[in-house]
Order: sequence, then C-alpha cells, then structure tokens
Amino acid sequence: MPTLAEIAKQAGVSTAVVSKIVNKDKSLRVSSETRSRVEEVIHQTGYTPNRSARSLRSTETGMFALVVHDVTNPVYAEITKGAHAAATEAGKAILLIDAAAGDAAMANVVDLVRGRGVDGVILQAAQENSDTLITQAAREKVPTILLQAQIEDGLPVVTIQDWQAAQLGTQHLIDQGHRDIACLATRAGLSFTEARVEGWRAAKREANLACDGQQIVFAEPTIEDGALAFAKLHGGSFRPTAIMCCNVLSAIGAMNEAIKNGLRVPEDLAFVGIHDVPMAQYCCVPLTTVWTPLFDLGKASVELLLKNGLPKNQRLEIPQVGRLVRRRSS
Amino acid sequence: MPTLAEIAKQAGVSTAVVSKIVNKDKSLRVSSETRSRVEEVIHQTGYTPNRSARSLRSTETGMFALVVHDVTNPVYAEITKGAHAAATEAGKAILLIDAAAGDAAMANVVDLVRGRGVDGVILQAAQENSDTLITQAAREKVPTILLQAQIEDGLPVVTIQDWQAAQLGTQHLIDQGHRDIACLATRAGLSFTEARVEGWRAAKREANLACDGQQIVFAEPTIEDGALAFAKLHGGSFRPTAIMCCNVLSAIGAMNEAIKNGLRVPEDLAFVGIHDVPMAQYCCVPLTTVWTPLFDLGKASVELLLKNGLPKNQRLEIPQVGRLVRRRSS
DNA sequence: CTGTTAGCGCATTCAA
DNA sequence: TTGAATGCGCTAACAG
Repeated sequence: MPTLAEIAKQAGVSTAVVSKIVNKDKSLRVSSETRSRVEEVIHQTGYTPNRSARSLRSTETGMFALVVHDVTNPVYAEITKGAHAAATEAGKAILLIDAAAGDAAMANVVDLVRGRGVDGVILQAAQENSDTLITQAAREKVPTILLQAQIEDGLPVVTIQDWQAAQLGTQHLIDQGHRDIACLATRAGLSFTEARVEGWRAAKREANLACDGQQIVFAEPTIEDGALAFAKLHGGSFRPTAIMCCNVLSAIGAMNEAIKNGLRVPEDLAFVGIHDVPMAQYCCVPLTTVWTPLFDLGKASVELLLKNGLPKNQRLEIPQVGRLVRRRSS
Repeated sequence: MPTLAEIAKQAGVSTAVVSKIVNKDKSLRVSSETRSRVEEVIHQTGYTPNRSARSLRSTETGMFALVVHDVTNPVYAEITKGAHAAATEAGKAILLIDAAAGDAAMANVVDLVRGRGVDGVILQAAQENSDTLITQAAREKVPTILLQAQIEDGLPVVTIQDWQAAQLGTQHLIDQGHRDIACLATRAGLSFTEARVEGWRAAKREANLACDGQQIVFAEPTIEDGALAFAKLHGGSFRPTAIMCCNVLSAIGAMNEAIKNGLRVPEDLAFVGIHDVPMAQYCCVPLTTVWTPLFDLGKASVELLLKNGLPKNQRLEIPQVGRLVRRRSS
C-alpha cells in the first residue's frame, strides 16, 4: 500500500501535486505530461488514499450511522435499503446499528459520534432511553436526523404521510361498507402514531361514524404484539367488523390470531395494514396494505445529511403518497 | 471536543500519561493521585479519543464490512443481526453493504478496503463478478471471510451444516410416507447448494429411493424464483408428492404457486424449507422448515475476524445442528 | 516512573 | 507552475 509520498517520489513531483490530482482539484495547473505521468504511477501502483489519514485531516469520515430497532424487521430493512442506496451513490457508507442489541450498541454509537467516527446519525426513534442518549450526544457533535417520530424538539425529522396513509386505508374499509372499524395503533405518544390515529379518525368522522377510545388499541409494531392486541379488541364490548392496523406486522399478528379464533377474514373481520412488505402478500390471507415510501424515507434521510440541509426543528415529509394495495383481507 | 494534549495540559501531565490512562495501559505506574486527577479532567471535559487519529496511528478502524446480497432478505437479516451482536460486544462496528445496489456499492467496498477503511470483510458470496472484485481486493489487503459459499480458494469460509439440514428435512418427508420427493435447490455450482443437494440425495438413497436430475430444479433463493421453479417441477414427467426446498424463500414462492394451481398443501404436495424465518410461520400454509443457526453464522464470522484466527483456506462449520420445525406444510 | 518526541498519511498554506 | 513545510490527534519508542 503505497503512500502519497511514495507516489510523488516515483513520479518525481511533490506530494501536493499528487494530492491535487487524486482529488481532482481544478485549481491545479500542471503540464499534461506530468499529470499523465503521475496518473500512470497511481494506476500502476494501485494507490488508494488512506481513509484514516484523510479523515484526520478533513474531519470527515464518509460514514453515517443508521440506528434501527431491529435489523430483522422488514419495514426497517426497506428504509435501510433506501439509506444505503443514497449513501452508495454519494460514495458514502452506512454503519448499521441494531438498537435491539441493547445498551452496548448504544454506547458504541455514542462513542462513534463523540470520537467523530461518523459524519452523521440517522435514528429510527422510539422514545426510549437509548434515544435520548444518542440524540444528546449527537446533537452536540454531529448532524442527526430522526426517522418518522419527532421524539425530540430541535432535531430534524423525516416522515412519510402518516395521516394520509391511515385515512386512505380506513376510507377503503368504509367503502367496503364497514362501519365498526377499530384502530390497531402503534406505540402511544409517538408523533406518527398520533398522525395515523388522526387519519383513521378523520375518515370515520367524514363518514359520520363514531370514534371513541375503546376502539383503539396500542401495540408495538411486531407480529407478537399484534396478536396480543387482537385479544383486547376482540374481547371488549366494541365488536369491530374491520381493523385499521397502523403497522403491517401488527396487522399480520392480529389477523393470524383472528383466524386462530375461528374468524373468517375478511367476511367476519377485515384487515388493512400500513406499509407494504413482501410478507403481506404471502401471509395466511394476503393482507391489504397501504404502500408507503419507506425506501424513499431512508434515501431522503441520508440525502439530507449529505446536503447538510434542513435547519433544526424542521420536518420533511416525503412527497410520495401512499397507495392502497388491495388483497384478500379486505 | 478536547484533544489529548488539552487534557494533558489541564491535568498538568504529559500526553503519554493521558493516553495510557485512556487505553487502560497496565504498564503505567502513576500515583493514584495524578491518575484520579487525570480521570477527573477526562470526565469533566467529556473527552473521547478521535477515531481517525487513532486509526491512523494504529492502522485499525474498528469496523468490519458486511456485504450481503439484499438487505431485505430475512435470511441475511438474521445473519446481519448475529454479526452485529458480535461486533457490538467487542466494541466494533458493522458497515453494511447491499450488493443489490450494484457496481457502485462494490466500488465503494473496494475503496474502503484498499484505503484501510475497514479491518475486515465478511462476504455473503454468490459467484458473481462483484464477488471476485471484492475477494481480490480484500485478499491482498484485509482479512476476508466468506459466508456459506466457498467461492474462492484461499479464503476462509464459515458455513452451517448444509448437508445435515437437507438430510433432516428430506428424512422428515420420507417419514411422512413420501417417496417422490423433489429438490428445489439454490444456485447451481455453489458449495452449499451442492452440500444440500447431497443431503437430500443421501436421505433418499438411504431409503432406497431413486434420485435423478429431473427431480432437481435450481433457483435463486427468492420468492419469485421459487414460484417460477414450481412450474418446472410441476410441468415435468416427474410428479413429486413433496418438495425439499433448499431455501425458505423459494419454498414460500413454490408453495404459494402450488396453491394457486389448485393443489392442496400438504395433501397433494408437501413442502419443507431450509432456514427458519418469521415469515415461514405466517405464510399461506405455515411452512415446515429446518431451523439453522443463521445468527451464529453471522456471529462466528466476526468473531473469526476479531481473533484473526482461521488460517487461509480453512473452513468453519457452525456446530449448532439444524432442527426440524414442523408446521402445516408437511 | 514520567515526559519528550517522532511520525502515521494526508491536505494545504506559503514560498519559490 | 511546483515544492517544502506544517499539523490534524494520537501512540509508542526512547530519554531522562
């Protein structure tokens, strides 16, 4: 692994010249002869600049940390894919952190951030201790972007059109003739949960359908918790004929549980989920979903970091609009 | 962001002392008084060593690149999770690269490797151009580990017990009374494909069942290609009553296609897949799978990198044995 | 036992 | 138009 200096010596020029050539510095005026000689040596030796040295000089690492809650969650996978795509295009790299790995993982991120190991942080947030830890560390040091949930004032957030997604799904159920439509929401208190619940509420109100608290159940966006949530919805006095699920995984969990309980889907109970992942079309009863621009969400978050845009406290909503993907569950 | 030198000055000691304290260098003998004074300053200022500087000095970055073919593939997600867990435990970080993002992504990896931006590479390999690119770059520079497939001599590989997994699944089908058991294999030519096909073959031979070429179809490990593969298996002269699928996704795709074609699962056609992912238990007909230690596979790969073990050309097979998870499809 | 110092490889100012 | 010199922040060899 040759160094700049070695290239310079071999080409009979100074390191400055080589450096500028490597970095395509327009201000460099050299005879095309020396230039090609240097380029030749670079090519021959296969010289590649040392990252650490460069980072030390420039205080930029070309890496962004992406913190998600669970690497195996297909929704996050789609976001990750988008983030990776944007990073790749810009020649940057994505450091993946699985918050599910616990405090040690968080400690690592903080370390990374404080030690200037990353140029930015993208945080799939969820109002947990770990979040505050990160946002605090990050805020003082490194550009940080929140995904989906505004868990902390003063940090930029990028979201999808949550309200619309829920509204769209609910409207579809109403169009199918449903009147008793429950809402299986995501974690209470999160901004996107509120937006989605509002979307559900708006659609129902629009159709003069009553909404009250017992029609809503909050659950983590996992299959397991979706299944648990079904019991609450099914056991109560309010017997829905359809459930608007604010997450595709909880939808699958709930639907599965319904079927286990002998209900027919969609005849006895219809389901719509938010986010379209492959799993939705292959599950017990193919699930109607509202497709959302998850890929673009991830993509936009790193693009934001790249252009250093978005003043604090601002919010970017991905313009792509949700789309109903109708399948058998509704 | 204070520097070592600043800490040293504030504490009235030299940088060497601070450095050794930060790095918990046992060889350092200082009065507990100065030590605590230094620690106090470190704590007060919230000093964290600069990563780039450290890397430049030590030629270690604390980062490993993990190259997978598709971030949204749940099988890889599980592997990623394992790799991340092991990395976290060791205070290292995982750089995720999605080979599906194309040549640009590969170019980035090569750059990273050659520029010493990572301490090692873990490559979910698949005999593609991109692979050679990486392995070549990596081999001359940075420790590289292959996942699952021995695509290049001279590089260490870590695998699961492929033969046993296929054998186990096939044996289960035989135990259910099946005799005409086809094999939906993964990509032809890959070492793990061969091992799995061998496992299938062995189980059949053991039961005195004939195996021939037309009982095998090769397909990429995706739902889509699994569906396509079904047509080939179903259209031929050999009409299986069961299919041993060497991958869970292709199993789901094939099974789904079978159902679409009016077959009853498992009555008309039974399915077993290799790898157990959440999707398997929620699909149209819950899929019987052979659980495999994917998490440990990922984990082991970074552990190997960490201890710099495994001489070239060696192979590590994860000791965890596969386990049949019986569901409705068989 | 502790402090001084010389680079690691690069980018960049300032001279020439 | 090109080159020499400096320092980014850290570690480790060497002095004292």
